[in-house]
Amino acid sequence: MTDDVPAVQRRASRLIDIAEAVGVHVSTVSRVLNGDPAQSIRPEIYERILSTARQQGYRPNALARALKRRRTGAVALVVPLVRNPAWARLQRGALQRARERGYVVMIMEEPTEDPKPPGDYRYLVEESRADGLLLATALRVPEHAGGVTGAPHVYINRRGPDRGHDVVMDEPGAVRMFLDYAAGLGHRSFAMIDGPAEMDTVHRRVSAARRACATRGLDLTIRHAAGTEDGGWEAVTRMLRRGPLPTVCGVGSLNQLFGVMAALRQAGVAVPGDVSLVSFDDDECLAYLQVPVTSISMPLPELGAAAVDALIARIEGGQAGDVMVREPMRLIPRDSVAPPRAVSAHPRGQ
Amino acid sequence: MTDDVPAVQRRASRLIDIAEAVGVHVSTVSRVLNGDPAQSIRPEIYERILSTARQQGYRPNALARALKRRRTGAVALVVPLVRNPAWARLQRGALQRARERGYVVMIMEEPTEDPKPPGDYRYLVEESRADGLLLATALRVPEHAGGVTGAPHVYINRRGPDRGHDVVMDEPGAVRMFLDYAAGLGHRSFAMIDGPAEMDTVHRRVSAARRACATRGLDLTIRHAAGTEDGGWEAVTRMLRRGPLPTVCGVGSLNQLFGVMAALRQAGVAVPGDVSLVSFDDDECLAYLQVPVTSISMPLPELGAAAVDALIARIEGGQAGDVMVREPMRLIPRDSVAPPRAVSAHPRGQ
DNA sequence: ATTATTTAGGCAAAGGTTTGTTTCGTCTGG
DNA sequence: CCAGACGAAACAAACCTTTGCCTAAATAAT
Repeated sequence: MTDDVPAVQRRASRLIDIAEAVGVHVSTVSRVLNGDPAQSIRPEIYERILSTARQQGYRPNALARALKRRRTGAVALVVPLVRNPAWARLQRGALQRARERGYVVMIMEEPTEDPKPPGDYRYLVEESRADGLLLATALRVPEHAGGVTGAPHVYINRRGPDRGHDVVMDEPGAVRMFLDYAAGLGHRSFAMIDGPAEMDTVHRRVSAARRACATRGLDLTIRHAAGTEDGGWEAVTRMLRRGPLPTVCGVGSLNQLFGVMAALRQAGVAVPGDVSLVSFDDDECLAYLQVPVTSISMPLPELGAAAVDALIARIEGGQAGDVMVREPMRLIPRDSVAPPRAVSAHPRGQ
Repeated sequence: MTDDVPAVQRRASRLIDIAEAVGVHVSTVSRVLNGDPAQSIRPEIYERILSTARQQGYRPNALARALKRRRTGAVALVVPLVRNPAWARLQRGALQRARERGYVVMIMEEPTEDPKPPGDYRYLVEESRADGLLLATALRVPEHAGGVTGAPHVYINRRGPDRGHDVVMDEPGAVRMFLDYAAGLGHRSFAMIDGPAEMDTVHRRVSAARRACATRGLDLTIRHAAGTEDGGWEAVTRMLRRGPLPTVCGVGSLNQLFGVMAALRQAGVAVPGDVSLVSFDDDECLAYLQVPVTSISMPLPELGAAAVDALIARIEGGQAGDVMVREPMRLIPRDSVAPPRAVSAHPRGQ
């Protein structure tokens, strides 16, 4: 019909431009464009407004709208500085859900050195840049830190200092899945190599492992180390010095896993012959390693999406509570787990 | 002195609240708080304004300010949906520089299926959500697509359809670095395994390789494949079917590298004995693989930072042009490269 | 003493929307 | 013929800052 885009657009089209072109008041245009159901309007005017808006390439000014509505339609995602591909999956889930729900997201990386208390990011809300905070920070010693006050927020897979703001995955369940799987193959002596104890995810996994091993009467060694290749390397080096290795080892992150495998290889420890390995991060590359590594795949995109939903619930309704992502996690068997050497495992199909 | 934060803050403090408390006009408060040099003011009032602002916990409303100033102080970063850790480094550089320059960044993931033309993201600018666009999209067939019109933007490590908007790294230089290194060891027959030809980065690497090999009289085989583990696997599988392998192979991404190594391993091809390998992505994990992989480390954080600088230059000054990041790249020798079998290489220290 | 200049700050418009309230006709029922 | 109801749209305030211009008093220059 008419040209979609004016050849040279001097200036962005505003409501008032449409109003003048059609000959109605600006408020009428606003209501029509927003589909205000309380407004009744002559079909002819209605059409003219719509078509004029289209023709002028009208875009609502998000600033003005946000100013008036007291809602920006943006949330801020605060992430630690990591290169773990798992984060990409979480981020993806969050971004996609945010888009579905009509929010844009602002990203903020927390400096590794001198991590800020999560409350320091609420300036984004205070300055009206965002309606709420998605906190996926590394978050040490949260207990005494005090929560984020005055800004809607949720913690992602971390228990924050204030209850009712957490969106978590079932890490204990993942640990039990690992334990049950290996125990079913005959393992009795376990290790967990994981990140620093101050990280909440780590803490949850480790204490779940302790509890579960105690219940089942299994041996458990825990090693905390930096969440890097080097950390993994160092953790097994320390274990080797302390005596015989457990027969199966869970590793907290992909980065650590590389270090763990390298250290075992160098020490001449066979995987899975001498020790079986399970990674708590899943990644496609695991299937392509020299010995493909069994892993537990967690519902990370769903975690991101759930966090966004929870935050929006807080922003819009104010209601909320802790939520645990219920999407199933899966243990993906590859080649890094075998029955322990000394024991002939229960025969098993497959 | 006075309490930093009022016990219960009914409502965010505004300029007018400060003005009333001090007994001056709101415009005066604005000028003082913004340090307007044209404003002269009694020291006493000046102090009272500052201290009242602090006491009320005043935060400027970014929306109102942006509306008036016609500048949001935000930029949008559009990234493809990838899990390559290299992206994290780029993103980090960009976010950090943006923060230094007083901008916040909005993140947007481009759907993998049905990638949008980059122009489709300019709504962010049109709606005044951002001042400009950092385009790191996958960007296929850019030539005829037409540029982003009407919104300040730069392409990150991609040549966009409109000239003068590109911030790139020296991929050809990286390729030559690889070629020179291997040729220096006596290699004459090269392969490049890289992503889809429609990706601009890939295109630049591949054509640089072609040119350089032609000049130096070296053999070159090129294999395009998906930028995934599976793609890498498939690429070497295809090469194996076609006859004898080149003696050295450059691999475009970390993900592909895993597939490449797995396929070689399965085929019984020794690395670096039968074929040497160089990765164009550097990552810490490479040092921990069974045979640590030589890589070329690119200045990714600097790329991100440069892109932000270039975009801000456009936003603020309007001036700009293509920029190539000049920070040095480094070849990091590990164990995956050796002289070709048939040739006794020039003896070399280390 | 008068004019010019500076100092210290007020006034008001503008930026683009949203939304509660009004207004002005016209139609319906009585 | 009139009260009330409804349809269609206008009015205007509010959201919070910024900034060009103006004023009034005080000081300086003549």
